[in-house]
Amino acid sequence: MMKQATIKDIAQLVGVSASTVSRALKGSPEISEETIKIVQETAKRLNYFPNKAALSLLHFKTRTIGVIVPNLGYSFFSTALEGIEEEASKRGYTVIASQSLESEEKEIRNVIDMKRSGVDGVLISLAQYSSQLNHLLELQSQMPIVLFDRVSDNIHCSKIFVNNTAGAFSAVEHLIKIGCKRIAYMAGPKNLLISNRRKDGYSMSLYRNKMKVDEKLIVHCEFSHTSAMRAALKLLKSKDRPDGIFAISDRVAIGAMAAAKKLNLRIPEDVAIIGFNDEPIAALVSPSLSSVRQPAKVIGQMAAKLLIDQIEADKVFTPVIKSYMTRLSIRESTKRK
Amino acid sequence: MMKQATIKDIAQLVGVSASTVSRALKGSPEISEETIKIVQETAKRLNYFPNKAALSLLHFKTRTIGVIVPNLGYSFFSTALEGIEEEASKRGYTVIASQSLESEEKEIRNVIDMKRSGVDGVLISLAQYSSQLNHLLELQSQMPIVLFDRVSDNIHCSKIFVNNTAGAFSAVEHLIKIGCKRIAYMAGPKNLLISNRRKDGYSMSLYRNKMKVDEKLIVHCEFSHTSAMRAALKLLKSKDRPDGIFAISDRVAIGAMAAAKKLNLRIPEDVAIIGFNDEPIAALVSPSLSSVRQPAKVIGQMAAKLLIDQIEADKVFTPVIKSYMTRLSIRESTKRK
DNA sequence: ATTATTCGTGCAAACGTTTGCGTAAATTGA
DNA sequence: TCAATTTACGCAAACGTTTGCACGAATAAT
Repeated sequence: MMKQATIKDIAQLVGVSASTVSRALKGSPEISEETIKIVQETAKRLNYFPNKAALSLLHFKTRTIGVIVPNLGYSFFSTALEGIEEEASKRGYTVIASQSLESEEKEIRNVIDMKRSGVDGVLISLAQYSSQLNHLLELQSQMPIVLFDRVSDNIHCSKIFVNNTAGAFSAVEHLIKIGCKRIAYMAGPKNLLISNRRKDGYSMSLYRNKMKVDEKLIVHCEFSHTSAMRAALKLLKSKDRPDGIFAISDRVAIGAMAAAKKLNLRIPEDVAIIGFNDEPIAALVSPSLSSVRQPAKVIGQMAAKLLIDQIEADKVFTPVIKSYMTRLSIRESTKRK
Repeated sequence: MMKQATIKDIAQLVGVSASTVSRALKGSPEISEETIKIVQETAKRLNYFPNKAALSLLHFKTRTIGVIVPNLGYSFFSTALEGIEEEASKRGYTVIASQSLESEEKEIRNVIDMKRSGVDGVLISLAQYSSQLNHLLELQSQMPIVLFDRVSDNIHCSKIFVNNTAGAFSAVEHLIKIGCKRIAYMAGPKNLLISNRRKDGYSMSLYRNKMKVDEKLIVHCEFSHTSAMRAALKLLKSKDRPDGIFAISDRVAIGAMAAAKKLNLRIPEDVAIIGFNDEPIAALVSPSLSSVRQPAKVIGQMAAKLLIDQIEADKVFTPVIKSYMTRLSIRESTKRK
């Protein structure tokens, strides 16, 4: 188990002091060309790189950021994490990621762990029922935070997400265009912001097409297959059943597909279905699922960029709200002849 | 932005020296009961916890472990990560995770990042084509590493995985039991150990049932939908097409399902299909996919445990190889009347 | 009353790095 | 030749924590 080389090792080898090595490594002008050359060569030979802990101690910064997401198994989040890591790495930051598994309790524990790890800031996408946001407000009093995707209006900070309203609008417009007359919205938890934004887009589209919003066609469920399927079954069994469903996520949409099949309804002829996120799974189910695509990686990159900008800003930082456009991925589940 | 309280702050408030505070916080017997009490109260009041960087500097340990997996979007890996984080957190360790995205080049960069972050050890599951393992051997000369799931015979370290041979064996036995006469194996890259172990199980089952192994029925593909579908199409178009397919992963199995549908073959009547990993997606596709289930979370926990044990061992640590049993999840894709 | 023991606490060094300041030697200018 | 300047480097402190050692005071033993 080889010990890492330190500045002192180089100093001893070259025969100068540690401070000279430190300066030479950054090519300081007050060090002679010759010394710089030999120090840098020795450093490379010893495979030297600075000890993170020592730097942290000196600068009160760890150059580490935390990420808390509901579940990395959702490809939206693992792809966003990819973007986050890319941006962080580019700027010399390390990322520590953790999953709340949609539990607020676990999210709180994650926040505590992040504090103890001494991160410089945290990127968060909220768990589905996170409503008591005290843990985040408290965290925010100690370090910058940035919310992405699953954000909240009750926290004043930078936020990155897609234009959920517009995304939902385009999905519902698409359903109407292929001939749907009664369109349902399978929403998420009632207090979840993205769920309500998408509901706005849903309503706007109906309104624009002079269709009225029927509250019975708006059902709430959790982000799980069984919860979605149960809700969809109830919806599709009602006498005035919908002939189109816009679901808050692909997994919920797939729950709806399962319900439709159970009731022997044809997709998309009897009921067309469209989801949100455009996860790989959407292309793999049968019939393949239309969906609203989010630029997950870009969202991750931008979220990380804003967080790091804020960490490195010396003056007061004004929160930035940034939203991206979505794109429809049309597949079999909404392809009518 | 509140600064974190330090031992010095407590010392000043209580009116003792920093060393006394340090000892009092751990309830050292050489400090008076009274001092201990007031110090601990003050610490709690100030929300004190020790500065990680300072401890790292002192002990040459960061209490951080790294994790490198092919893709966190595979639920096997995100679930394993869950287990890893649980065990790490229990033992006071922080986890930094990164994805190789199945690219050896990225895996190498990840390894370098890990070294720079100063982790105490690394957990790795290999990218699909990782063959040049120099980066791992070099890493191993500096810190303990543990491989899990996608392991290699060419590295001498602790390894955790499922009994791939037995898992494959049971899957093929199942196919035979439901009446399959010609069973294909859709394998992964040729040098991937888990792929070959599963091939062993496949062959063993055929042998036990007095069926001969036909090399034409063993095809190699990548872990992507298109690669799998292409391979399956070729397989299913051949005149002697198989009536059963055992695939190295669920995604590959789903590629095979797509190919079968394209050729208007019924699943499971014309061709029965079984995958590996039992990802959530297996239950969601239609027909639902039978699969070999791995205890992902337990594997993650055990891998983390072994790594941390090794990090904390003062003497030479003998590598531990541990394998877990799999369980069949039987679904529609192998349910014949 | 004197010495030995125990108890409670503080001092200082160490970990690796940076940086303001000081200083010897080399160079310049007259 | 001597003063003024420049060049090239070293010293020491600081960041937060732990820990071996020392030390004063109180207590116990003689």
